[in-house]
Amino acid sequence: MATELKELTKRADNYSQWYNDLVVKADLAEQSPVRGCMVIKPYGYAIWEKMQRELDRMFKETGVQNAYFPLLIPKSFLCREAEHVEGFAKECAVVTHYRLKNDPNGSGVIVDPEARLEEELIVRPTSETIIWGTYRNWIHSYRDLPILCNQWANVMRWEMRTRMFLRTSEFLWQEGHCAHATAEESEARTVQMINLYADFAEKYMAMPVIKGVKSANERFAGAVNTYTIEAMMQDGKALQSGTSHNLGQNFAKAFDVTFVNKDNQPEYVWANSWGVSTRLMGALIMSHSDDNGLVLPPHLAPIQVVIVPIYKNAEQLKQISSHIEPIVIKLKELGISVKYDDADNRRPGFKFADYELKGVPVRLVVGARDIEKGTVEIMRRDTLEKSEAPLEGIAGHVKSLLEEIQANIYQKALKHREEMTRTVETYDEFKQEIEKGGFILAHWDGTTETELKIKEDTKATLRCIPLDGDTTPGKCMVTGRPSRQRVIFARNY
RNA sequence: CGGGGUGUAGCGCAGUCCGGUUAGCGCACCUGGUUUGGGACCAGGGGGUCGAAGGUUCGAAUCCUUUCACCCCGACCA
Repeated sequence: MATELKELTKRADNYSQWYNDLVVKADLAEQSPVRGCMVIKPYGYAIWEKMQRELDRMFKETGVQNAYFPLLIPKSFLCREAEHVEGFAKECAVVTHYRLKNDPNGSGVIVDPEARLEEELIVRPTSETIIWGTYRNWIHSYRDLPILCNQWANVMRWEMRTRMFLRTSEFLWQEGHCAHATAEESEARTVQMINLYADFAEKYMAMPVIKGVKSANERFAGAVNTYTIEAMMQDGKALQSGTSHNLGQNFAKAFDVTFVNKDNQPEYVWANSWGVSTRLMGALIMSHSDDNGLVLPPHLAPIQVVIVPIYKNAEQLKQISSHIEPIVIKLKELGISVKYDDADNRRPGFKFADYELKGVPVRLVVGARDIEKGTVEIMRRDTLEKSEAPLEGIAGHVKSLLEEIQANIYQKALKHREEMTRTVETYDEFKQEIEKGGFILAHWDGTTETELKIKEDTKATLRCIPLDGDTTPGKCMVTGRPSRQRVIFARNY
């Protein structure tokens, strides 16, 4: 299958074809019969679960609690915030009826026209509206604040074109929704969460990201400010990987959520929301994979170490297993997830290729000749390098190797991003450079008009105004008007 | 919704232009044996309303009409 994959890479006239094949071949997901939806298979879901676990822990460390709000939102709720509904109206699935009946004309079942809902229900594209409709009842005094809620849920956005993990009609995500007594506190939480996402991306996904602010044009519908983390994929395209929105008092006003402050004055509540989705899976796949398949960062790999025995008969297997079992125990004691694959319905060569395709970071191979020498063959997925190590103390060696791999793939991705990031001065230069892919740092006059012109001319979008970027002012590459700092443009997913 | 393409076994495809034995190949699957340090080999076996409907014909996967589905490139978007 590895060779198949290589051929596909060469043959594929685009990266997305290669990506799709990889998702299927690595057993992560497959397309469902329903347009634009996806079945996440056990191996893919195991990776998502690891992401969930770590994110959930990180959220809770900041005082966030989990809750759950309904899937269906009354249409009137969605329409309360004008910009918000405008942003999502075009891609909503709508529930109009609550019953089916047998077709009087014969075969099959039809929607019962008698069973029309008085008010249509929207399958949530995001939950701000239903949550703020609920918070209204929860909040009366400054003593009720802050509310720091997160929910793990599915949402639905009826997208025109879909791609597994990157953009599906239904996707899994977490959405945090906080209510605060002051603008400052809400802004601080908004920034805190984008920093948390960046930490997660870098420490767990081994994916370097750029933190920044979205332009007015790219902002979340209904937000006063949107923070983003932007990652670069191996083909040089940008992927928005997480967002944190400062919603100001927009939703509080739309849903009439007020509290009495310490001065006994009524005041609208300050809000923010933040989320990451299964899109992170797509980001993970596209950040590190190679022609042999997935490359998973050890911190998220469901199987961190696989051990493959090589034997000629049952007796030999038994002998090898007796050497391997203590290693398995030691690895587990060190908190390493290990799979000892002694299945005899697959030959070793098949197992090697298969675990590479699935991105397992470290492979140990033990055969009769290793037992004799007291060694083990050790292969690291990121570089595909093989070496021999003494059986004695192998667990400790593996533990440090996992950390080394984690650091190495991060560095590799960072190096790639840096090589693919250029600075330009003129619009002509920009048009040339954008064709080569990657991030382009350029001056921009801050207007939506200019931003849209650039998109029209080059298909590049303004990814973000970087938070940690160079803040030297300059002149807009298009209009020559003053620019406060360089911003990042790229083609994106 | 525009432009292009594809529907034939679980998957990937050939056959369609130019109608003609029982629709074929690779992978996968099943049985038996030999194998096992990089995706094993040999032998045997099972599996198809050729996307759907209608038409032309002695005869249709192949020609005609209609229709449906999916994929890719745009517009939209996390």
